[in-house]
Amino acid sequence: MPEKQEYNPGEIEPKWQKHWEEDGLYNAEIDKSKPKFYALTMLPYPSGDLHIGHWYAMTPSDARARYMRMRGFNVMFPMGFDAFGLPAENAAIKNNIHPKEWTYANIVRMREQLRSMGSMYDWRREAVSSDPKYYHWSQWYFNKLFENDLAYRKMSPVDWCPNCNTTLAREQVWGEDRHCERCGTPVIKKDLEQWFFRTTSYAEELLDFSTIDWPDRVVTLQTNWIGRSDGAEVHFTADSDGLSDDEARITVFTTRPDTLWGATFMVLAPEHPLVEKITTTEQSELVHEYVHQAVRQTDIQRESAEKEKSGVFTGGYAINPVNGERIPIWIADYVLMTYGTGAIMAVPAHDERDFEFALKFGLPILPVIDRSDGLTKSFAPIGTTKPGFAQALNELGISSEEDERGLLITIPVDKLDAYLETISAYLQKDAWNEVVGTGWYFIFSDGIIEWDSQESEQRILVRCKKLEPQVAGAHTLMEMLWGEEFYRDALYHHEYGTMIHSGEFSGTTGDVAVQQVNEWLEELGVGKAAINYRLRDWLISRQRYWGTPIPIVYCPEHGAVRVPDDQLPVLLPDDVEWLPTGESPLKLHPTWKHTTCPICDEPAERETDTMDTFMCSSWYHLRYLSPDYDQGLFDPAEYDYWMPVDIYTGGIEHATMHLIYTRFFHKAGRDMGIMQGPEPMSQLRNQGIILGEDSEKMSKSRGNVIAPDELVARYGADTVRAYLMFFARWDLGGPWNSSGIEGTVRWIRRIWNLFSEVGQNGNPSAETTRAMRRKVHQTLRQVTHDFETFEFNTIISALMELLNEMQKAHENGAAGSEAWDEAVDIYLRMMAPVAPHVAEEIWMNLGKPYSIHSQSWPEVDEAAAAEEQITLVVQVNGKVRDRISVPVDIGEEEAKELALSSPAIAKYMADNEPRKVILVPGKLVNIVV
RNA sequence: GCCGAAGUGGCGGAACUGGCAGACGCGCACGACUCAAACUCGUGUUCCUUCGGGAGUGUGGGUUCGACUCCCACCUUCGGCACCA
Repeated sequence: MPEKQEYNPGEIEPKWQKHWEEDGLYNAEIDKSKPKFYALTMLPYPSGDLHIGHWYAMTPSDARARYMRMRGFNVMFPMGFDAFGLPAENAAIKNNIHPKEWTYANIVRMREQLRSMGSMYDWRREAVSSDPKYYHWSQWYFNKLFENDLAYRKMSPVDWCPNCNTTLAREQVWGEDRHCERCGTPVIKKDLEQWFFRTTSYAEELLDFSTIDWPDRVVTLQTNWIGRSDGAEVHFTADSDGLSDDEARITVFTTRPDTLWGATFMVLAPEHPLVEKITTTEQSELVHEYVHQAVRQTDIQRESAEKEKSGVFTGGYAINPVNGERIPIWIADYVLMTYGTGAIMAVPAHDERDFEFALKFGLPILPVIDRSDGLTKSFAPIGTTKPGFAQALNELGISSEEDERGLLITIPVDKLDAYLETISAYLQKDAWNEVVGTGWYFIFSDGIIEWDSQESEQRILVRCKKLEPQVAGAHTLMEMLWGEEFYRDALYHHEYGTMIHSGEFSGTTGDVAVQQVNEWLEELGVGKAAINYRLRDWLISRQRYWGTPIPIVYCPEHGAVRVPDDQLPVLLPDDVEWLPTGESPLKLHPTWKHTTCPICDEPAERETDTMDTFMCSSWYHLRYLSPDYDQGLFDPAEYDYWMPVDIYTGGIEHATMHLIYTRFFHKAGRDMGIMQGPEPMSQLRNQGIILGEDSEKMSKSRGNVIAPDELVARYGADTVRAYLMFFARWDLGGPWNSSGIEGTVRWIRRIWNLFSEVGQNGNPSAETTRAMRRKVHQTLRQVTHDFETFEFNTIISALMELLNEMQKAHENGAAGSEAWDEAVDIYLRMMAPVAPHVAEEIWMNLGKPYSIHSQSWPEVDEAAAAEEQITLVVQVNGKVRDRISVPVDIGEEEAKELALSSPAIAKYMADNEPRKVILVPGKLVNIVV
C-alpha cells in the first residue's frame, strides 16, 4: 500500500512539463484522418514579463484547446512573439542596450514563464516577427501589395506623436484629446510623404460578417469604425470667371439629397484645392488668414471642447443644380478635407451644424422638409390683433396662452386654414403675424405670403423691416424668428418627412424621397447615389529603427522602386546609434541607406522608414504554419490542411486595429491568389480585463500589479489556472481578489486527498450508487456544454458541486465500487484541461495509461443522468407553498390531483375553489384561486 | 450628441426556451479537532418580522396563472465614436 503523499505542485508540475515536451505530446502534424482544429491566442509582445492578464488570456484558451483535442480533433496550438516595436527602442535609449539584445533576452525569459503555465503549445511552430526569416516575408508581401496597387505613397497630413517621434495610423490615435495609443501624448499633424495600404478598397467587404462567428460587440465596433453612410454625390458649379468646366465642378457628398432645395450656401474645407481659385480679391486677405489659422489650429490640436463655429466667405458663388439658385461659398474648419469630398452643401434648416453656422453669419435658412409631429405655432404680440381674437381662437378650438407680451398660440395642424382666416380678419392694419413649424406663412393686412423660397423670404423681410424698426438689423427671417423663445422648438428639425418648397418634388414623402431624388439627379447627370466610408487607408510608415524595413529604393531616375524579391530580405543593420533626440537611427546610419537602383544600377537611397508592427501581426497565424519555410509566406500543404483559424481568442482592445488589419491582409491576399477563403479566422472570442484589487487598471505606478510567478510559486500553476477560469465571467473580467483563490486551493487539495484514498472495496447502497452516477453524468453534460460556449466559470463550479457529492458518496462507502472508479475516471478527464498537471499525476498514480491528455472526452450516459423522482413545486397564485416528490413520468391529472390534495396547500386556498390549475410538466403546479 | 454593453446578498458570480432567485466559491459567525493557533471538518449566512408571514434581481409602469428573463419609459456605470455632411 503506497503511502499517502502530500499534494506538492512544485514537484509534479515541472516534472510533467518536461515529460510532455520530451514526448512531443502536443506536436501538431498534418493528419488527414482526423478533423483539424487550429486554436490561436493573440501573441504577446516580449516586454520581458508575463503578467496576470496574459495568463487570463492564455490559460482558458489552452483549456479549450485541450478539450477539443480530447474531443478527437487534431489540434494545433502555437505561440510566438510580436517582437518589433517601440518599447525595445525606448529601453535602448534608456538603458543603453540594443533593442535586439533586449528583445531576445525577454523572449528567453517569457518562454520559461509560458512553459510554467503548462500549456499545450507546439513550440516547434514558434514564430518571432523580428527574425529575418519572418520579416523577409512581411517585405515580400509589401511588394505584392505594391505591385497590385494596394500599397501607395502619398503626401498627406498625418498624425504624429511627438513623444514616440513617429507617425501613427488613425486607429492608433485615441480619445477626445486625440492621444497616442501607446504613450498617451496628444498627437499633432504633419505633412509627410508616407506609405499607405488601401484598406478602403475593402470597406464594403469588411462590413460583411456573415461567414464568421464573431462577438456582436466586435462586429458593432468594426461596423461603426468603417462607418458606411448612404447618400448621394451632387455636382454644384462654381460661378466664377476663368475656370474650366472641370475646375468649376464642386462635388459634394450628402446623406440627405432630399434636402437639396434647402441648400442655401456651400462650405469648403480650408484645405480644399478650389479655395484659391474661387476667392475674390476683396475676400482674399480674410480667406488666407483663416486658412493659415485653421491649418495651424489642427497643429496645436483642436483642443477647445466647446467648438464655436468659425468661417469666412470666399466671395465666390455656386449654382445649385436642382433649382439654379446662386449660393455663396464659404470656408470653415468644421468641414473636413478627409471625409467625403471636402465640400458640403449646407442645409441649415435640417442640419444642426449648418443651422448654427447660418445663424451666426446671417446666412439664409429655408425649411424644405415638413415636420412629422405637426407642431405649429404663432405669436401675436399685444396690439397686433383686434379685440376678441383670443375668444375667436377659443371658439375654433385653438388653444392659446397669454403672457404680458401677447398671445402664445399652438395651432393643431387641421385648424391651420381656420387660423389663417381668423388672423386675417383680426389683424391690425400696420401689423403682421406669422405661422411657423408645419407651414410657414406671413400674414399681412393685405394678404398672406407663404415663405417657400429665398425670393419670398426677401419680399417678406423687406415688409417686416418697414413695419418694425426693431427687426431692421435681421439678415434673415430665421434670425428674426429665433429671437422669439417660444418659437425655437418649432424652427429646426432634422427628421425625414414630406418634402416642401422643393419644386416638382414637393409632396414627396420621407420614405421614398431620397431614392426618388437620387434617380432624378442621375437622369439629369448632376449627381448619383453614393456611399461614403469613415474608414481611411492604413498608414504603415513609422520613423523608427526596430521594425521591418520597407523594401523600397528611391532612384532619381525611376522614383520609388521596390527591392526585387530575390534580394529580400532588406536586413536591419545592427550597428546603430541612438541619439537623445529620439530620431530614427536608420536615417542617421552612415552607409545603410546608400545603395543602387535595381533598375538602372545608378546610386539610389533606401527608404528609411519601417513598417507599423501591426503589419507583422496581421499574418503571424500564417507563419506558424511553417516558420522555417523559405519559398513564401507559408507552406501550401500546411495552409490547405490547417487554415482557416478555427478559434481565435484575445482582447477586445484590438477590435478596430489588429482585427481589421488581419482581415484586410487576408482578403487582399486572396484576391492576389496567395490565400483562399473569405476570412482568416472563423470564430472569435474575447476575454475581459483583470483589474487590480482596487478596481483600477493594473500598473506599476499604482502598485496594484498581481505577479503570476509569485502565485505559481505559492499555489502551483493548476490552482492559478483554475482560479482564473473560476473567479469571473471570462468575457467580462473584473477586479482581482486575493482571498478568493483559497477556494480553488481547497478544491484541488480535496481532489488530491479524496482520489488518492485507497479503495476499501466499498459496497454502497444502490441508491448511493444511482445518485452518484446521476450527478456524474449530469455534470459531464454541463461541463461539455460550458466548454463549447466558453463559460469557464461554471465548469469549475459544476466540478466543485460534483466533488461535494462524491465526498458524500465516499462517506457512504462508495469507494472501491465500480461506480466510484467510473466517477473518478470521468472526473479526471473533465478536469484535465483545467488542471493538466495534477490530473496527469493522479491518473498515473491510479495506474492508468499515459497520457490523460491523449484520452478521449467521455460520453454522457443519458440513462444514468436521467431523474426518476422529481420535486414538483406547488404554487398558489404564483407563490411557492409546497414541494412534493413525484415520479418523473407522472401524468397530468395525477399531478394536479396530488397537488390539490396536499395538506400544506389547504390553508392557502381558504375555502376558495381553484379557478384554474396550471401544470408545467416536470417543474410545477400553479393553483389560481 | 450617436452606437453598444452591464446593473442580482458583504464580495465574485449562478439561474437552459418565461416556471423553486441567490448554485458554486470568497468572506463572516458558531461548533469540532488542538494546550493554543494555523490547517482540516461540520452547521449557518438576501433583508424585515409580532415567527403567522411579508418584501426582494437599478427605478416606474405594462403583458402573463407566473417575469432576473418579454414590452414601454427612465436612472446609473462602463466601453467605442464624435463638427463624418
